[in-house]
Parts: sequence; structure tokens; C-alpha cells
Amino acid sequence: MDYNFKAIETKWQKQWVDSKLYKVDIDKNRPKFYVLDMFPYPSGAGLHVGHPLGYIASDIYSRFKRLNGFNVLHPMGYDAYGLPAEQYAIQTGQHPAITTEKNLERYREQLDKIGFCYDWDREIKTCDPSYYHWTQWAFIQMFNHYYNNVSQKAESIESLVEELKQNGTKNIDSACTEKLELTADEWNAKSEKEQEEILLNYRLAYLADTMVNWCPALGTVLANDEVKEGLSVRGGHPVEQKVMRQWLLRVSAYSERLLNGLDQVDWTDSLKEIQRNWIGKSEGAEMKFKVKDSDIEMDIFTTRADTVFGVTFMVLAPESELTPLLTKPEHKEEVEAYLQETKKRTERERQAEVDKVTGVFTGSYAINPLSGEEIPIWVGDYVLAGYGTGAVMAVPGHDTRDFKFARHFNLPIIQVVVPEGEEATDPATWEDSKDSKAGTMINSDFLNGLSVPEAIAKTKEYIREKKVGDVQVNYRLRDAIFSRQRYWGEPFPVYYKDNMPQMVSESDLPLELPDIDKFLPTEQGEPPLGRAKNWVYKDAYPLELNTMPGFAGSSAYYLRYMDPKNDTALVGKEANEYWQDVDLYIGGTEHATGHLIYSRFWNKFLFDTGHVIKDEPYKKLINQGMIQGRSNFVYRINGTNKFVSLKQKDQYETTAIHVDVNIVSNDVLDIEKFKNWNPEYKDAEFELEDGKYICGWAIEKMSKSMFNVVNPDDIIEDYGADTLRLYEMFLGPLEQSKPWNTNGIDGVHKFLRKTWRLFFDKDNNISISDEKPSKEELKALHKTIKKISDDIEHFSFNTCVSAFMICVNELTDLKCNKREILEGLTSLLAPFAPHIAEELWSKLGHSTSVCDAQWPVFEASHLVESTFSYPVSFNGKMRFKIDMPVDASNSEIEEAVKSHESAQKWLEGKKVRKMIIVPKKIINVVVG
RNA sequence: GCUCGAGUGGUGGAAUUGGUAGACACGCAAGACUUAAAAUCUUGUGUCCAUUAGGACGUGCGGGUUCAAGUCCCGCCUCGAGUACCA
Repeated sequence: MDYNFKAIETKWQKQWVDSKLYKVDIDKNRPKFYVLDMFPYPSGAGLHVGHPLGYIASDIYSRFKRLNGFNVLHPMGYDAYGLPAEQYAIQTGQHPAITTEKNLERYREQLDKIGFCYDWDREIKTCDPSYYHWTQWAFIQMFNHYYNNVSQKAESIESLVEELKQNGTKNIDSACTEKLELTADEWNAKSEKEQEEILLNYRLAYLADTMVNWCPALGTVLANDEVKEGLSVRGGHPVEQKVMRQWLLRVSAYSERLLNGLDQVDWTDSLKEIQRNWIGKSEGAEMKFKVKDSDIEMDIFTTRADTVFGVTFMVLAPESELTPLLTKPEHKEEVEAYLQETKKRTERERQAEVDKVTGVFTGSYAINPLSGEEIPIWVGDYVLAGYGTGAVMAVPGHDTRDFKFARHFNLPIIQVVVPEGEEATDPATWEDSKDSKAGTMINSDFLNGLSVPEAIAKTKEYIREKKVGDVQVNYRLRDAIFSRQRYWGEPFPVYYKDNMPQMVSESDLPLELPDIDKFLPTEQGEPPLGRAKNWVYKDAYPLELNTMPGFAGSSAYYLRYMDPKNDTALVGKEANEYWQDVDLYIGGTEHATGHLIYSRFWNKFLFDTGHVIKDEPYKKLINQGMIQGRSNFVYRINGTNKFVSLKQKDQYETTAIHVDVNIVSNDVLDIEKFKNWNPEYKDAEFELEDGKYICGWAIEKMSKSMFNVVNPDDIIEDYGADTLRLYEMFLGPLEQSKPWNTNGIDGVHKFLRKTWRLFFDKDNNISISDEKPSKEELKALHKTIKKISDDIEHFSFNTCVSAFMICVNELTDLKCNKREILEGLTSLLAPFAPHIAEELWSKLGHSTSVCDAQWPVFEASHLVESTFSYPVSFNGKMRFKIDMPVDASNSEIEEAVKSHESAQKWLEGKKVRKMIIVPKKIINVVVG
């Protein structure tokens, strides 16, 4: 019996738990290192082989850091609130808490088998009241703060109230829903309720009537990142726009800081780019256009202030407040009909029919503040109410959408920019607008002859001087809608008094989620919490019926891991000062515009209010790739029960049928298992090739319906956890998406067996020599120490596995069983294959865990060679090799090359023009 | 449309700063051991030409820079991801 992975893994997993090997505490004598995985939502399907990829990588890194003397925090928990459990509850009546608990146990069982070094004493569940206590607490803090644009941070609402009392809004520059103008006297004359209403305009957590993404199928509103292409991310149901009174978080207040913070963190460029695009900063000008025969002024935002002389019409969003005000009586009917029509179109239809030009004239005219010209005001649904001011100045000559609109409604087009290398032409002949930002201004009065950037600057200067506008920065980032009309989520710590929201006292937290009999909305259309009995505060005031969204619980969980049992604070000062922030965060890129924005916002808020010491929560972030499925097919001849092998399939009319990948090995079908797989195939016939049935394959999403789901438990059963860990790493670069393919797993399993055999003789007795290792043996080890140390730091785990294979192959060839070498190898291997390493370590005579061994120290002296084998190339093509002493001079090398036997053929009849010698790299002879 | 990333053998992939393209593994082929199978071991395996020796070609395509390009520059093609009437 050789390498018995089952016995070894069971034994050590038990031993680790019993000895609390992975428990961590604050230890001021050692430097800290915090490695975090994005915690999973425990779905009913359990883990498939793709889920642990990132967990294995972070586990390796954690163990590596521990071996290097760091005190490593590596926790795990569950994002336990969520839609699937609730939907299951609606269908079956089963309480989501029960389903969740069941799924969670299954996850734990699967995770335990892989041998992770989590400190389970720090486990977090977002649905646990002792955890969501602090989610509710943070919400209260946000309600009690506003964002001061001058100090660039959150400040208490009391200080704002004080300012309003003293000076009104005069000196206030803050993030708000709407810019208000009030004197102190006006403020002081308001009733308490009116004042509360005004304060909602400033609070960081606020209640407002707002256009929301309403998903009728799910019966709830969704945040922007939960909607893609007009469909809900979960379930793919249509989403419509609707005005509702909802809780929001003023995330937009932090736009600039969220953007700037990206420069301080070590994330991939692509992820930073996704966030930058999502925040969507654009610098431009806000300009006021007076409306003819009216006191109304239209505010518009533009990034192309230079083209203001090319404006030939204005367009309002259908939802704009100005639309009804600017509609003249004789156009009223037409405009109202248009508004009705646009309202009926769903967001999805609107997006699908991007090319369809629609709009209607209001009858009003605006006056161009620069040229004084009168320009018609239209309504069109290509202008969005939610961006900028909900109104645009249309420059059909230089904007594609404006151009289409102008052509469709026969509005004038003026050229004001001549692109580089072109002449001015008649716009009537154009097929498209000229959107280029490089060119020279014409038809633009005082801007004529300037370049576009010069003209933008000059226009901005001009409008400021004349007070017709100002330089303005716009962000695409919206405030996060924070209410969900669901049951399975955190209750808001909010009650209503006189219809105004009030915060539950902090001493009454956590406000626990009540039990209800049915998980559906009430007959009156209230959220499910409307069914809860006694859902009132202090026996008098109704509590909020909405619950918080999924991202609430995941926004500050990394802080809670630092101090998970603290019942007086989210995180205690001592714990926060020791653990500080996450040094390495590993998770999927799908959280780029959701969780990773919200939790950065949440953290910055807590930083502003002095509850945490770091402005950015995640120092380094790595996105592991997605593991796709690799499906297998069998080919049935149509109308028969006969299957033909891959090669022959084109000779017949066949249908490809998905076959369970677990009964296929290296694309060879196990025919007996296939017959038993489905009664339909019991009597199937086969046409083989070379005695085997070869299946076809395709890369598809890993899903039950494609029969391509591979369960880690099965792999562990057949090969062991160490093989699974190594194989997942060996598959390719961590960050790359790739299909799961079990084909190569034999290779890494063989490697582990080969490693085992270095330590044991034929009879499986340990056989270690205490002799001094040879030069070759030392070289093999130290080469590997260097390679592994460097590659782990670069998260290049696949090349680590290769390096181990090379090392073990070399040591096997050298028949090495020297203690010094094998001990070094064992500690190097420990982060990757902890079970076998632990077993070998104990067999080597150690009584402590290999986790606390020393990371081997690389000594360059073992790699020093006296000669180097130079590749010799002629005109860039490698022809032969020549051994030279490393200290050989260039002239010695030149002589040796010229007189070398193999060189004669290449030198014959040619002149050596040059010889390039790169020390310890290459020799290139230029001949001709 | 815009932004970002990637294209290397039959397959997964390696080549970290321009310096031997294809490490390591899978698969395949031949052989050893065995009654047989498994396991293990040995050898070969980019393509084409050549019995061999050897040679030509070769990192999506077309150019360029360089003694030297998978790697740098210019122009394209294909695939993937993100995002979108964002003014």
C-alpha cells in the first residue's frame, strides 16, 4: 500500500480541528496579514468544482504567509439572505431560515473536505441577529449624517440643523437630492414635520419618491446593478420604471472619493476600469437657456460647450418637470399623447428600439445665451430624466442622436466644427454627424478659428463671466435604492410617527425579523412584513415593512471578521487597529459594480465617522476566472437506438445528446454506466472506433441540464483533496476563465504518488538519509525554493505545480532521500497539498504542524555554475550550443565559436560582420 | 458604438526585464514487467520535406523597428468581458 490519501486526509482534518490549529488571535509580536474570500451565498445546489478555485488560491497564500511568520486572518462565512431561499419558501411554505440552515451545513461539509485553514470561530452569517445588529446600526448612522462637499466627508445632521437655524442654506454646499434655498427665518418658521421632510434631502440614508426599477415578476424594486439590459439579473424578468417612495443610500455623494480611491489600491486595471466607467465622471458645462416669453430657465448639461453656436433645437426628457410647464395649449393634446405612449414602453422595448426616433414639439422656444437666437423646444425619449438635468441642447451637426432627430423632423443642421483634414461642406449632403473632437471652429462668432479644446475652455470662461452657466462635473453613479419588498432580509430599524420615519433606539437593536405565516405580499399589496403580528414599535408606531437588499449584509462583513463576537461595536478599536484592512481579497469580477462599490462606500462612511481607521477596505484584489462546464455528447442515429462514435458521426444523420460527464473519462464513454444511466439506453447499440466510444464535447455553462456539473466531493473521493487542490491550480492562470476538464487530473495525482515514493521504500517504510546532500540535490531544491517563492507572490500557482513536478522528477532521477532536501520540499509543498505535507512532516519525525515550519531560505550559492551552455545563433537562428566558463572574456568566446566544428557550415564563404554576446544568455553571429 | 482583455501543438498551458518557442502535464504511439488487467517504468510525439544526416516553415493576419520579436510599434481580423440613446 503506498500513498493512502483517504486515511491521511481524514486523520489530519480531524487533528487540525481538535488542536484548533487555525484559530487566530491578535498577536502584537507578529505582523498581521488578512486574506479574505468573497463569502458565498449558500444555494441549494451545493458547491461545484468551480466554486473552490478562489478559495484554494487564498488558502495557499494564507498558509504561505503563515510559514513566513505572519499572523494570518483567514475567515469564512455566509451571505445568507437572498432571493432563492425566499422563492423556495413561497413555493413550499418552508421557512427560509430552515432552508438556509440546511444549505449552509451542506456547504460547510463540502468546504471541510478540501482542507482549508479557516478560523471557523470567526464564522459570520448575515441572517444572524448578532450580525445584522451592526447592519442596522450603520443604517442609523447614515440616516444621522449628511455629506459636506466642502470638508469632503460625512458630518452629523445636528451640525447641519444648527447651520440652517443660524444661516439657512446660504453657506451649505452638500450632497443633496435637490438644491434648496432657504433663509434662517424661513427654516425656523417651518413645522417640525416640514423640517424633517427637508432634512431627508440631505441625509445619507433617505426616503424619497424616486424612479425605481420595478420588477413585477419578483414583486420588488431592484438597484441599477441588479438590472441588465432591462431584465433582472436574478431570473431574467422584465423590469419597468415606476415612481415609488423608497429608502436610498446617497452613494453618489462619494463619487469623487470612490473614483480617486482607485488610485491607491492594488487591483487589476480592468476592474478599476469597470468601476471608473460605472462611476462615469464627465466634466462639462451647465448652461442656462431662457425660455421666450416666460420666467422659466432651462438648465442643460453638455461636455461640448464649444458647439453652442450649432444648437438648432432643445430636447426635454418626457419625465422632466419642465415638460408640462413648457407645453403651449395648442400642443397640449399632442404632447400628452406622446407622454402616454412613452410611459407604456418598457425599459426593454426602449432599449431594443434605439434606432426608432420619436418626439414632439412643445410650442415653446428657448433663447441661445450666446447667439441670442430662438430655438424650438422638443420632447424626446432619447433624453434621460436621470442623467444631467434631463434636458439637452441639440447640436445635430456634431452628435449622432441629435442628427437623427433633426433629419427625422426636418430640423436645421449647422456645421460648427471642421474636422482635421476636411473642408466645410453643406450638412444637407451628410450621411452622419461629425462627432470628432479634433478640428477647427466655424460659424461660431468669437470662437471661429479655435481648436475644439480651446473653444471648450473659452466658452466655459465666457458663460461664467456672463453668468449664464458654470463648469460642472457629472457622475453616472446613482444613489442606491435600498428598499426591497421582500421577507428574507434585514428589517429596517425604522418606525413611522406622523408618517415621518424615525430611527429605532440603538439600545433596542437588533430589531429581529418577525415570523410570518406566508411569505407573500398582503392582499393590500404591502410587503410580506405587513403580515407580521405586532410589528409596531413601543406598542404605538408602525415599523417599516420593507427589508434591506442583498448587498446590505455584505457591505461591512470584512470588518466584523476582525472582531466577530463584539456586542458593543461593529468592530472594537483594538481589533481594528491590529487587523486594519484586507491585504488580499479574492473573488469574482461579477461584483465589480455592486458589492465592491457599496462596501467601499460603506467603509468610507465609517471612516469619516471615526469607526474604522482605513479609508479603503481592500488593498489588493484578485478576480479568479470562472470555471465553465465541458459537456460531452453522444451521437444517436436518428430514429434508432444506435450510437456512433465521434469520428463516424458525419456518415449518418445523427442527433447530439448531452451525456453525464461523470460517466465519461478522457472523452471515452463508459458504455456499461451509460446503459444504466437512463432506462431509455438500456438496450442501446454502439458503433465504436478502435474499440472505444469517443464522445464529442463543447464548452458551456456548468449546469444540471447540460449534465456537465462536476462535484468536488466526487473528485475527492477518487483522488483526494490534495489532488483536487493541486489540479485546480494546475488548470491555468488563476484569473483566466477556463472550462473544467478532468482529463489531466491523473498527472497531478501521479505527481503526489511520486513525491510519496521519495520518502518510502518498496515496502512503504520511511527511508530517510541524514547524509549531506550532493550539489545536484541542493541545486534542485534551491531552484524550486526560488521559483515557488516568486510565483506565489505573483499568484502564478499553475507554474508552481509545474516547478514541483520538475523538482520531484529531478530528485527521483537522483534517487535522493536526504533529510535536508526532503524537509525543504515538504514545507514548500505544505500550502498547496497540506494533508500529504503534514503526514510526511510527521513521518520525518516532527511533533508540531508543518503549518508552523519555517519557509525554506533560498541560497543563491547553490545555483552558481562554473560553465554556461551558450546557445549560438546565426542571423537570429539557433544552431548549436557551446559550453563556456562563466568568466570567459568576449574574445575567448568569439574564438571558441569561430573555431567550433558546427560553426564552419554557417561561416563558409561568409563574412562575420558582428558577434553579439549577451553574458549568460545567448550568442548571435551576424554573417552575410 | 465605446472601454478593457485575449488569440501559441491533437488538448490545458509555459516562456516574469526583447535573447534557445512549445517547460510541465494530458492525450497518442511503441516497448519493458505481467497468464491478463491495473499500476509502474523506458522511448518518441509542432508541421512539412528527407531512409538517415539534416533542412525549410512555425506563436490570428499584413507591415515595421532590431544583431535578435510570442514579447515593442502601426494597420486589420476573430473571440471574450464590461457598458450604453450618459448629451
